[in-house]
Amino acid sequence: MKTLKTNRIFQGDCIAIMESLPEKSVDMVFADPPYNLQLGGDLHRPNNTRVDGVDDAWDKFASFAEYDDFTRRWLAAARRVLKDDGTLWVIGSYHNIFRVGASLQDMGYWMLNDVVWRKTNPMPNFRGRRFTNAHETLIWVAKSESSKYTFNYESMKELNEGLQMRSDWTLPLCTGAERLKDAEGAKVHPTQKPESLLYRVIMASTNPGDVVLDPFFGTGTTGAAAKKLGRKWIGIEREQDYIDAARTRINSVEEISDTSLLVTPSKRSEPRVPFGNLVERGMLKPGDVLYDPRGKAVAKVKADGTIVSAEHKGSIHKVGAAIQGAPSCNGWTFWHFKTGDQMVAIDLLRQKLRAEMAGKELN
Amino acid sequence: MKTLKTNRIFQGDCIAIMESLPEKSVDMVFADPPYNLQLGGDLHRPNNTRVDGVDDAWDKFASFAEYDDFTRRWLAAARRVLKDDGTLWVIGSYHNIFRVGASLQDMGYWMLNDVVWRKTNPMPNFRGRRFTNAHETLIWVAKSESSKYTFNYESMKELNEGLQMRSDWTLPLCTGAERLKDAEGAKVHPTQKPESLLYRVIMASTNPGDVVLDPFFGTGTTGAAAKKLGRKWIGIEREQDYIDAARTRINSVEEISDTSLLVTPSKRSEPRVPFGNLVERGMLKPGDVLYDPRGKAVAKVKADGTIVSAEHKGSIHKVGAAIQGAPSCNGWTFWHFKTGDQMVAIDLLRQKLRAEMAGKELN
DNA sequence: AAATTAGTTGAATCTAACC
DNA sequence: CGGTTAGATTCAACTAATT
Repeated sequence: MKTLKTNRIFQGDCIAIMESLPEKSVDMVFADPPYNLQLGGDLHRPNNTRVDGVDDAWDKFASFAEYDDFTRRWLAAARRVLKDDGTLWVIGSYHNIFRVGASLQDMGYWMLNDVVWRKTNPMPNFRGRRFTNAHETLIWVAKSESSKYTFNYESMKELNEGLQMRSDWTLPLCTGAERLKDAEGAKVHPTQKPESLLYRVIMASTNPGDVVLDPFFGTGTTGAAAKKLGRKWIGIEREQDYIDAARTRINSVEEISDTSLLVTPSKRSEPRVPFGNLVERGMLKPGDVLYDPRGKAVAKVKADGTIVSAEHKGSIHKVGAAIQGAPSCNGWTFWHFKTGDQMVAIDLLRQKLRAEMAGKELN
Repeated sequence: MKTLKTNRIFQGDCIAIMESLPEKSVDMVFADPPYNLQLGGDLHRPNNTRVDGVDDAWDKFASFAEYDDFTRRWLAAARRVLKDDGTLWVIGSYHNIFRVGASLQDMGYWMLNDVVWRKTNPMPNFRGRRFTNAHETLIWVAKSESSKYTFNYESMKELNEGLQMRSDWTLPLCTGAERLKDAEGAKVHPTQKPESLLYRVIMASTNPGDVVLDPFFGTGTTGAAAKKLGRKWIGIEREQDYIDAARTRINSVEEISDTSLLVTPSKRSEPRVPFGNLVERGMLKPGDVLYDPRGKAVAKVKADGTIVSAEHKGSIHKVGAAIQGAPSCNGWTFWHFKTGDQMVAIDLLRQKLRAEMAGKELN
């Protein structure tokens, strides 16, 4: 009978190494596999600086079929080491996550949630040809439909100021001091995940003393978060540079007992409401007429949330300022609409919309 | 040669009906297919019949295969009616979206974005055994990697108050007056989508006059939003009750008469002005000196509309790029000329010329 | 010392028209 | 079809330099 050695990094291929570990010995697997990005040539920012993209060999696959084959093999190995009541998390982007999700279902894993990591500070879309890619997707599965999996509902609720934790998590990228750099100041790993993400994953789905395994360990974010939270960990990684960085990093981590310290306070400030939202939601229609407070100047609402007057066009604030010859203008209080023979400021509509959203804009 | 009849609902199976429509005739497809929900341990087929005795992996696989088969068939029919530069949207939840996404990729569709609809008011998780399911996922694809698809970047940016639209959209569920109810006050359709969601989808990826097809029309949210935004629409639906509700609903929608309120012109769509035209028209003379934004680097205008600096010669763009050592450069905003002691970008002259040209076209 | 400004950077399938 | 060229395009955080 093999015993499981924890709190260590195994170097090598994650499939072979997982196959060598005792079966049904791990409580949770967190996996951040290659995304199979398929990037083309260089990408430059509008200021002509070059984006330092992911071009590592480990992210290259010849075809979807090859990627699927790789996915199924590591998922099978993970399934073997996972306890029957254990769960597994995978993170990915639209390049790979749909394939991973379908494979998970095909292999008998039972989906519990898909969770969206909303990035507060994503990289913009520099060419203006798509929506800003501002999120990544995590899939959380149990080993089977009948698993008695761990979910720390109360902890999650506390973490979210007394409201149920939702399936969308708003967290920043890993930057600044948290981001590991080499001697030359270059990032050690191209896609280091923020520890805050792993805190939440580990706290939600494991208990203190549980074993967390990460088959794509990289620079050890999973190990660092697990140690902080009093969980045991196992990392598997091929690259020596990543392993060195992870060892140093995890050695310097101190366990914390007071997990309330991990709470990331949610923003309670009033949500910003773009004027266009009123139009989208039918509170105002394209073609509706807006009036200045005296009912003289007029402007028409456009479908995209801008407005046009006889001489100006742009946002409610811009056109309001231009009409008054003022440097700035609060369009919300300047512009009015007619309802019956009353004139009402459009700010009323904003207040209405905020009231609908009140208490519901979590995170 | 078949012609495409628009602004109507076809009753029947969406695959058969799409196969009967002319090929490459539709600009955009929006699809909200059955979700294959697995509630209470029972699996449901896309047609809502129950699958018997399913608690082993083989049966699950068989059922997923059936759902995949259905998915691939309607996606193939949609692909046929879609123009080569058209795009397709699908919305789903974790029950089905991963399978749909993988099928899309397998069939040669090219992913542009996955978009998350964050619900402001989701249904809470009553048992406290999972995260509150607070979002759904949309996938936006082009027909192929080389498609010249429509994306109204500027409109989306305006709608988001001057910032790029992100891949996460915060919108409420369809409730209140918008939610269609029958005579007894029961909801007509179990999963009626909010019009605000369709408003954004349609405005982002189509132009006024384009044809939008929805193969799972339900109560016609897609048709209502399309009509509001001056797009043509085609709905396919099997259930008579839904069709009746959709007809009444769409008939009561008013179209905008002033279609100029529907679009934000992009810079890309403005007429191209060769730099040489400025010289031809005497707005700049051969020998005139151009400066970079800091007033340091200089170049002289030649009669043929090229420029020469100390070390480079060629177009305004080429020389600007060479001087900066950059891969590219927008010469219109880079180069300036002196008027009095002011430095003005040559783009101003282009704007002047465009204004003159627009005036002439009106005559 | 504190505040302001300038520079850097992040899992990115990132152009379109013309010859 | 491929190759060439015109020319359009960025947000939030953090760090370093400057006032």
